[in-house]
Amino acid sequence: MSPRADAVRNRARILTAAREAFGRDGVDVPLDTIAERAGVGAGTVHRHFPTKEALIGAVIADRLDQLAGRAAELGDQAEDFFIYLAELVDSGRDNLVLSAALDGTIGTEGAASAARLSGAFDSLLAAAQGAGVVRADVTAAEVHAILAGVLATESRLPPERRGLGLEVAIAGLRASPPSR
Amino acid sequence: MSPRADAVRNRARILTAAREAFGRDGVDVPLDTIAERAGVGAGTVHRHFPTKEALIGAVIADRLDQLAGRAAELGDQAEDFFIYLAELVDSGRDNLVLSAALDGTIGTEGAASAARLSGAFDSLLAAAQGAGVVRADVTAAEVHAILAGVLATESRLPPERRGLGLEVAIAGLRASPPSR
Amino acid sequence: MSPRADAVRNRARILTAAREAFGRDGVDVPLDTIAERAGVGAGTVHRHFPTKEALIGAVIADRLDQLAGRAAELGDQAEDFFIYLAELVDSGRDNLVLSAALDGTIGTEGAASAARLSGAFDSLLAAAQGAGVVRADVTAAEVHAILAGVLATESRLPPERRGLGLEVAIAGLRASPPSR
Amino acid sequence: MSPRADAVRNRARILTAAREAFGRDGVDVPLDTIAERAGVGAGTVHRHFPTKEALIGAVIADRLDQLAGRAAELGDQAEDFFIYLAELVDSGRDNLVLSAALDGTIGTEGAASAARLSGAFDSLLAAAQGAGVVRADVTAAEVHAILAGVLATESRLPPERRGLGLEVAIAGLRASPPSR
DNA sequence: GATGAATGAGTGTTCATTCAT
DNA sequence: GATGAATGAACACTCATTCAT
Repeated sequence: MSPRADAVRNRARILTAAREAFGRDGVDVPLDTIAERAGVGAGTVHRHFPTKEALIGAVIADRLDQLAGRAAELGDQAEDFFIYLAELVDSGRDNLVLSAALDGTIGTEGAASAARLSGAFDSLLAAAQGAGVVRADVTAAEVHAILAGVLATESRLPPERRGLGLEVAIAGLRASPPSR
Repeated sequence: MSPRADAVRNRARILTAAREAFGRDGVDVPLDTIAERAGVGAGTVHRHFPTKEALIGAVIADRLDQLAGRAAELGDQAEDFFIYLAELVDSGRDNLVLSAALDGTIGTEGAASAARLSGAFDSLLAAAQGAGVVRADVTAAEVHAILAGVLATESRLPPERRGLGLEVAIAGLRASPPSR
Repeated sequence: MSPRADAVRNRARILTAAREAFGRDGVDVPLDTIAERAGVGAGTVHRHFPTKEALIGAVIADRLDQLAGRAAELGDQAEDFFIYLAELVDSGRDNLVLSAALDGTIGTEGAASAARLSGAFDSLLAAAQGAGVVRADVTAAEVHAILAGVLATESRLPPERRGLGLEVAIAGLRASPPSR
Repeated sequence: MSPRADAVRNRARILTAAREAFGRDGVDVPLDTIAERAGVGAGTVHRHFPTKEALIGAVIADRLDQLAGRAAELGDQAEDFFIYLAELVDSGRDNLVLSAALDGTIGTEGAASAARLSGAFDSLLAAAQGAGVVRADVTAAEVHAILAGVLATESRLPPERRGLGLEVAIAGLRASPPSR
């Protein structure tokens, strides 16, 4: 029981190092690099995450949980959906992994987290659609796909234009006015 | 002059194989796989493209040229811009490379092609903005970024929803009506 | 601290295998061959010596250190210089690397060892020249070059004539008698 | 019969290019480089010299023939032997191949040339030994080995000290004066 | 005969994973 | 549990040699 403290700590350090490394350089960074940055041996990484894919999945799951938590905090006001999108994109600086999280590229480990996020997200979307501010014909999965695209766009914009991708997507998602 | 026939044929076969392989599985596919699919030896790939990067660049340049050619065929009607976007996205099935083409990740070999595309694209965008159908504040480079995002979105949509990403982007890019 | 045992052992085994292989067949032997002869995997060789050049450098440095050590043991008698030359040539059985060591073809790893040898060698030469038994106009660097030549000669002599090259060189290096 | 002119010319061009390339950079230069410098295709090189080893052998044989010719021109004066050694070393600028020529590393193609050189060389040496200016106990083969060493030495000396290796070797080869 | 494209085995090096300590 | 050395299958790339034209 006592030596567990180190293990927990190491797991967290590895996750942090992995989040940074994957975010900055993509998933092709060697595990050795992550191990080094986490201050642990290469074997320790594998004890916690038997496979590289498992580590990637864990990083994603971790992030999804955060996002799900944030979604739950938001109310059900019509505009909350857009606020959430903004936060999601904002937090998506390390989009290389997060965008992967938003399609099916999630290891088994992340299944639960994905489901959690899904539930929270569904509510926000439903509220916005109910209020008539978002196109009624898009599903949560489709918004995910659009979000992945927004992240890709944002990563290609110069810093001073950050937000343009989201802006366009939001404008495109808003329900058309009755006259059309 | 005559033995060139084989060389030309092989070059084309390699490019085709590379386009497919890169498109399907990303640029991490081994060159050996591409060589095999093209029905040539590994060395032949290197004779035509001394570096893997060169091969990637060539695949991209090839595609950019096609797109530039198509852009030139289009007139300067206001809506032509959207038609072109649609074609671009349509042709972007192998988005993994094309999306790379739309930011700066182009080898020197592709420089000319990129310039060609740029010119054609600029004209279409200018016409559409002149006609007041596209937001006046976006530049061609920014539309490129948005396009990359659309491709990312499209690749994550189920077949029956193909086009939704583009639809949203176009809606978002249209100039807001005066009353707003 | 404890697992180092294997590492130390492997490093030594690799160095030994490399010394033999390089000595016998020149530096063009594949690293795989060396790995195999050392009884280790290919990756292990690279862990200890990140580059082939580094391995070559280490083999050379190793040998230079031995030689420098031996030089230090010798006194400053006039004839000690010749004794040392003899030992050097004797130990130069694997001349392919040692001869490379005697000109500038040494990686950075060997710099310290080369300096060590140089110092020891300079002393011996100076003593011999001071005693008037060696031509006063040759520098240590030049003797190195001559030595490289002797090694080349020796490697081409049949076993029963071993030593002839050194003999000729020593005779040629001796200070001419006053009457001439 | 008429197209033979090109063939002869190509053979010569290849030999020249090979001599230069091997001399400058050692025998590891790619054949393609030699073909290019000779202004011929890679296949042409192989038509004339079925194997890389054959080309190396031919370059050596070529040089040996020159040397044999020069030896024949010299008379049988006692000092002619030393003059010849000097010329040999002088012409040995591209010592990388020539030194290989002086031991057994000669392909079958060079056998005849080696024999030719041997005869000429034997005479010069015999004359010098007969006149008592060269140690009587060294054979022609041994002088060859010594010569290889001298070439190795010379290649390691700075330009302004060129000749020192030969000087030392000659001094070492001279018959000791009776009193000793 | 000449050309130069094609071949394919081989090289140095990287890296996820395993395992002795 | 942690460590980091060992493993070995890949990979991109080179080059002597073959062969269609």
